[in-house]
Amino acid sequence: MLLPVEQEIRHQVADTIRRLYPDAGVPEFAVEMPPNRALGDLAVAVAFQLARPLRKAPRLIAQEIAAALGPMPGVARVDAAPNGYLNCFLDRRQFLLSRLAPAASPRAAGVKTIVEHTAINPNKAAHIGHLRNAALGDTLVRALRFTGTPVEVQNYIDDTGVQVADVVVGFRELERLTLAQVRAIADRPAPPFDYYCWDLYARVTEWYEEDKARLAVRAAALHDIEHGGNDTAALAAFIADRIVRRHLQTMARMNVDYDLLTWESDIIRLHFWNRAFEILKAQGAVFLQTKGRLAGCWVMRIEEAGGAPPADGEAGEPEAGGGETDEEAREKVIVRSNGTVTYVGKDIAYQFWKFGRLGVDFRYRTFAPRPDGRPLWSTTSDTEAAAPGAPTFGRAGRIYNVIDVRQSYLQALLSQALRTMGHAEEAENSIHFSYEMVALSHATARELGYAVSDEEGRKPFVEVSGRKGLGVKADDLLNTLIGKAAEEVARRNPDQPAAERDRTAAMIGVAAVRYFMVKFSRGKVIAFDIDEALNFEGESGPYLQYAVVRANNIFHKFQDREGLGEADLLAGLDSVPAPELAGEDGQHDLWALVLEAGRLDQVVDQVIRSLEFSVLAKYAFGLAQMFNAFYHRYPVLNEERADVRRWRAAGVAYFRAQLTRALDLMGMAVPARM
RNA sequence: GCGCCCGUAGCUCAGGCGGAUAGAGCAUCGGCCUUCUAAGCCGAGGGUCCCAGGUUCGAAUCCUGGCGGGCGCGCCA
Repeated sequence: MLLPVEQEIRHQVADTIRRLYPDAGVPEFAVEMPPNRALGDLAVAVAFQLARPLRKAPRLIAQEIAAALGPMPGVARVDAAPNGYLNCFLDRRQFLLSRLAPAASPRAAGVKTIVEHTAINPNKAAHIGHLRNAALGDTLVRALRFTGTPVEVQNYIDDTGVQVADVVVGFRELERLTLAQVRAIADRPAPPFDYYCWDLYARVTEWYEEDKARLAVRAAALHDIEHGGNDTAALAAFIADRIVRRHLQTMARMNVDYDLLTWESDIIRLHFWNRAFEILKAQGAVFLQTKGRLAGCWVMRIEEAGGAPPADGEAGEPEAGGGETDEEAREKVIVRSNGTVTYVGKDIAYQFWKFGRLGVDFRYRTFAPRPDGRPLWSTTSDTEAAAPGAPTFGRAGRIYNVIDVRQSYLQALLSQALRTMGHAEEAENSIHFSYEMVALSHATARELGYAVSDEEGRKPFVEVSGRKGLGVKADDLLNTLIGKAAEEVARRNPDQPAAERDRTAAMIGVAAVRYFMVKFSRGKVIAFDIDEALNFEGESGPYLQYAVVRANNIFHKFQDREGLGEADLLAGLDSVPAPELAGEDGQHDLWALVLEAGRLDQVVDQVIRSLEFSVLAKYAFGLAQMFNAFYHRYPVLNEERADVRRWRAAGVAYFRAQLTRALDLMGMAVPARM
């Protein structure tokens, strides 16, 4: 772990500057890593910043600080480099030995944190866009837990929206099926129900396009679903339940899991909105507009610039009688003139609940067993269905909503509502974790048989559309990758039993997807290309797994050939000389590997601060690369010098533990063989 | 129109809270499997870091203004 020693250096250097140059003041300075280990392990460039106020050469300042610095625990020495850097060299033996000791205490717990992610409309199969959401969300959860933060993972289910209504319409109007008949379809093993609905949903979209008057059917269905207690609502509830179960299966394959499902229908039936509405009115956050275009609506003023929509279409004359005014343009409708609440309103109520600021709560039932055997809880509005023993949900101090960038405007409104209510702190801790969408590369769209229009052809990628049925289903992608992995495993390990081969292939396929989804910065559109995703060489999930498998193998062979366990190899190391680790031969490769492995906690901190998981992905990849190079160059098992051999084993043991942790943070498991 | 994001090697992308020779993967070319798994390693070629100003001892990184691309801005969700 680098963080403690980094802090130490920062403080000591600052103190020294204060002592040596009391009038200069201590500038903000960074503790960075020199480009290679021969130069040092941590570096401070503060001498450059002090050069001007002190009217002295950076080199001289660095020398003075280096000379005046007292001893620091964990730091062997500090050099002043000719160019003015202060280069710190760590105590290598102590560093590795202390890292190899079993980890003591997890770091201090932070505030309770809710992460909401996935939130797929429960009307069709999950696609690659949803995989990006889940992979990012789940990695955030794992990273937060790594730092000791208590996290509650929620998956929001919009079971009363138009998308579910559309599939209901499809079953009733296009297929003329009853609930019992739909149930029979859902019970059939193939095609999976979510696949069936995927196609049906696309057909319904076409059906509307043939005759726009048919949209009235959807409106009626939506109305029935929202009110409940009728056949339409029963069918919708059935569809949503079964599709959610399919989504959970898909996500379980991806090593993604949840603590709580929150259903929009429960928010409605428990009248969360009424409560939120009272609060908003009491605080004056919303008001009834009495004139103009929005007369009869309850609206919220929009603070930030940029929310204002353009004057509508052909209405070119801004000040024309009774037309749009700037004032109206900065109002967001929360309750429509017909008295129904908008999506934003429902979301505000939900967000209030997450912070424990609503004053009402859900009831809870168990939904399904989780992969680890504990129950997955679900909200319910049904007193009968409520189960005893539910943990406390909600009441968080910080909330991450993992939703793509297209939701930025609405997410900003949520924060604003909280701020208007006087909950500045909650607004601050209401974090929209936004990321760009996943589209398809032109090549992949073509491969999937989609005719790309001229207009789309000019764009750099092809947008996924559930409505048109255009996209790559998550399970299809997983199946393809796992199938390819199985072929590779079979070729490399022909003697492996089929069951083991398939388990291994599943781990590899999943790692390939998860790494792929996390390796890009979140602000970048992923133009998904199937050939690129199928490449297991180079910067890929399987490459990372392979590095750990090789490291593991060294220890398996130590055990097989010499009966030495890892503990035997590491015992009593403190009395073994370590010339190689010390770099006495001028090589620093073993130490470089150990130090890089030690950066994981620093990387996780940075990842949480920036919500940039590509940093974790690239770190893990770089660490694996470093190990692979080391592996080729330095034998461990076959090293003849006993002391050198043991320290190499120690370094590899530490590397393996750290990379395994890094992979776990990204939801990637490591197979025994591959 | 306004707001946010993106622009780095042929392609896909890191680096972006300023700092040591601008990196990786893919692709191309050339090496390495009687020694811990070749899903690997080593090497070569390949760059006006979109453009122009500015701040700074120092700019791919920060600021301003352009250019190009994406997304958002509804009594949809």
